[in-house]
Amino acid sequence: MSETKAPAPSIAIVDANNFYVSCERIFNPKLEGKPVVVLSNNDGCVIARSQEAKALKIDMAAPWHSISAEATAHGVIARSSNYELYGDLSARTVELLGRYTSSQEVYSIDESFIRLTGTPGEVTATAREIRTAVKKLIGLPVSVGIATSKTLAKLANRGSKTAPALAGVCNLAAYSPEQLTTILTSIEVGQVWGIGARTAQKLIGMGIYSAADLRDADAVRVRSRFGVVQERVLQELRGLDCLPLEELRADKEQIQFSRSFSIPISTVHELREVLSVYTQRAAARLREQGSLARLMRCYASTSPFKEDHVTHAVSLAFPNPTDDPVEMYRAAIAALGPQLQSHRKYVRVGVSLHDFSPSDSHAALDIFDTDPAAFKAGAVLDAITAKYGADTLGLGLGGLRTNRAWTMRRDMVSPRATTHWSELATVHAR
DNA sequence: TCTGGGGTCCTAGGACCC
DNA sequence: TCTGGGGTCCTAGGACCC
Repeated sequence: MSETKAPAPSIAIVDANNFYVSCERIFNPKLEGKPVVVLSNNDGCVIARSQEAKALKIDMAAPWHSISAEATAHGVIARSSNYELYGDLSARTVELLGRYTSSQEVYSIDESFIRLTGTPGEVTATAREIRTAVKKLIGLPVSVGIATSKTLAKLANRGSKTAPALAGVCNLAAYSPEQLTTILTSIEVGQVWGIGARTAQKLIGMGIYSAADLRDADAVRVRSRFGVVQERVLQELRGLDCLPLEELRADKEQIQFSRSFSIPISTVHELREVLSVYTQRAAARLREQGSLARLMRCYASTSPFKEDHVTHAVSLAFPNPTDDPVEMYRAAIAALGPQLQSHRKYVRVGVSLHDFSPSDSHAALDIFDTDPAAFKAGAVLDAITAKYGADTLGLGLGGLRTNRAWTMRRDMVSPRATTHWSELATVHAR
């Protein structure tokens, strides 16, 4: 038996500061130092804010239509969301982080968990190196939180942003148990990763106010009241690593396509158009990952901000797992169409696919196809759109027409500077 | 008057996250 | 006038089986 104790491996979370805003700033330096917000689809509400915008007390998810006048008066600059740009910069960052670790979980578009080994000092030094490299090679500012569990790493990450002295890297291993307790006492329980507003209220009712209170609470009691998820949060706050890194979450287990409309719809004809487009988009994603779906859910809802809010939802199973957009569309309109009430204004429709199996495992079942003459519409669509672009071909009502009343509004969208030759940034010499 | 019990599968919905 | 979108995990409860 060796007497030397290997240092416990550290879990680091690397996340980009104000990610969408930072992406916008890379190709538009005039946004630097100014209050900037990025808006959701339809330019509906605020989904990212620069530090300057946060300082102006602009809330997350604030509806843009109700704050735009005052915000612009304060010099706030709004951008429509440009997911193609963000996705590309995210992929580059993921690749770069991968060079520093053997174990990486891509948690969201702007966050990765990575495992780092070494003494606390070495790990902190690596984190600083990462921070410099991402800024220099990609242009994004990132912060790093380090601890022995994901939940504590997330808290450290918050700290790395709020304490300027830390310069973007916070390693909880640098603190004594007493200091750690002081830190956790200063964090409201609702700020802990995995504790949402509902649970936070109930915990407060039990006298658990801070992250430290939750850490020191009775685990059995927490589990019986809230379930296994919250008990794991508690154990993670004690430093126990209960949530392993998921390096390859290979395929989605659910694919959904849903949008809100800038102008509501009321007729079955309009619903046909929407479902035609949505089923084609959802089916394309399904084929992209090589899956077949056995279950589909569809819904149409009126505005949740109005009286008489209703949602019509249907759930349907396919006789054989499928990736065929035609079959999906027919099933969707047959089930959802009759639910529609002509006096209502529907502002949102969604299609989701579930219960997947690999598409190659069903080849032998082709003899059960109800229509032996059916051609593979999905595969043909994929081939053509891959070659000529997504807007070149569509089926039926989801075809080439543009300017539908319900298409998305994106009035302030930036160029797709890293993925389209025609939208490259121009550098002016002077 | 009294009307089993345990297991599995499935789905809807809650809660949470970014 | 105008309030996002895409996920995951867990649990309760119904259907069904023996």
